[in-house]
Amino acid sequence: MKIQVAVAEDNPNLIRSVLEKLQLFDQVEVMWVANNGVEVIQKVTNQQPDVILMDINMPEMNGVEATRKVKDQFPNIKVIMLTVFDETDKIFNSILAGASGYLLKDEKPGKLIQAIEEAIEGGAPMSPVIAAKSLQLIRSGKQEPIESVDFGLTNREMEILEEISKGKNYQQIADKLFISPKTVRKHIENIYRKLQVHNKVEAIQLAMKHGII
Amino acid sequence: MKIQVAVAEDNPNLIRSVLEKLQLFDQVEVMWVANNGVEVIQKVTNQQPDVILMDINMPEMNGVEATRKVKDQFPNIKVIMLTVFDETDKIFNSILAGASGYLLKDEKPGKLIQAIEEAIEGGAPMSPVIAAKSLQLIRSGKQEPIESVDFGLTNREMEILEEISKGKNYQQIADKLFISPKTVRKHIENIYRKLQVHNKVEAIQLAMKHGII
DNA sequence: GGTAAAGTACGGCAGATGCCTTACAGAAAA
DNA sequence: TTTTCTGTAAGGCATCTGCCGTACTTTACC
Repeated sequence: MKIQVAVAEDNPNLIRSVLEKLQLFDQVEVMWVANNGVEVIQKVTNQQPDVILMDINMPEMNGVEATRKVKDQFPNIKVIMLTVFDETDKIFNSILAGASGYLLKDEKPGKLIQAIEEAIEGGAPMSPVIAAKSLQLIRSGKQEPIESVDFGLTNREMEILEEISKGKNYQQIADKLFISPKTVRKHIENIYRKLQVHNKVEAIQLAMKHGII
Repeated sequence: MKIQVAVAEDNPNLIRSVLEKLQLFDQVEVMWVANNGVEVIQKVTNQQPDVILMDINMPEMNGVEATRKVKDQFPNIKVIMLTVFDETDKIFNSILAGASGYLLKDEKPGKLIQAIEEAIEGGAPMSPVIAAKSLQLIRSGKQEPIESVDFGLTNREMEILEEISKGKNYQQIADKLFISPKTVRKHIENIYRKLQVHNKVEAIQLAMKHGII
């Protein structure tokens, strides 16, 4: 059984170029070709390919929107975005829309086939340039400006700060660490002094702000 | 000028395997080999390679920590993580640490060299399986799956919860809201009952977990 | 061998906190 | 109209907390 591929692209020359690349390999078969996003939705309703090679920029409905609608109706269809540009926001939107991969249009025929196969196997084929940008997205979107300040807390103090953040009282922390509650209090006194705070809530808020806990 | 590569890996067999793969190509040269993260830091201080192939799991200091320290001192050095596993959290931490790529250890020699070259060109070579996981990270990170639970807190109670989270005591909250500290205490009692907690720290931890504050 | 840091532990005290009860006014709902 | 909810306020009490001492042991570093 050949892999069923669909192509969505408005530029006739690029369609021809893609089709030529695909024809070099007999493990894939082109099911249909669409010239814009609206056409994609129409055709995919009748015939579901395994993979859609989707141009980002198309008239009527762009590739990102089309991807969203396709993945919404047929989550199993893999969508690989094709583009000449590597704009960060389009990459980001494509990923959110559910695209499985993202390739630049000048990939060699072998790469293209390889990407199609990887996508079917659950991988996410990406041109390295695109991959680099998606890593940037992760870095920027997640952990941003946490300013790690060293308050000079000892290991034991860190341990106790952890327990404080769980809402435990002196006695419970003492039981957990097999020490006297008096000792716990002394440690906490030292923590407060080092962090320059005066109660548990302030301590954990400051600790979280600086990523200590 | 050959590409200078360093290898960080604790398993002698895998070191040999990597070195053999690299020797098949004459555009790269192995500058040094380290057996753990601490050794990496020592050697990189004296000699800076273009690329480090870094094992995730190493004794003394793991690959993620080592990557963080290397990128901190020498941002231009590209780090490609090598691992047999594809654990999501390690991938995530590696990305945050500044890794440029992430490959599975069983990559073919050609792939390895290709990855090194792509990393130097600013790309982010990733095995498709890894790439798929990083896409998931982007998707999951952007729209937070915080489970909003309605605890039935009144407006006044919410207001007071906010103040609690700033580390204020009863008197300070009372002053801020122009009410008696006795009233504040009563509100807080009600908050505790609704949230089923028994102190300030537990209250704000639960509130933050559910995105109330 | 002295010093410093870290971890342990105790005592005291004033004030804060958690939890109980009662009470009343205004608003909203039944 | 009566009931319920919300917000306000107060008294009492056992416990917890924050802050001030002091003191011993171990480990690490000059």
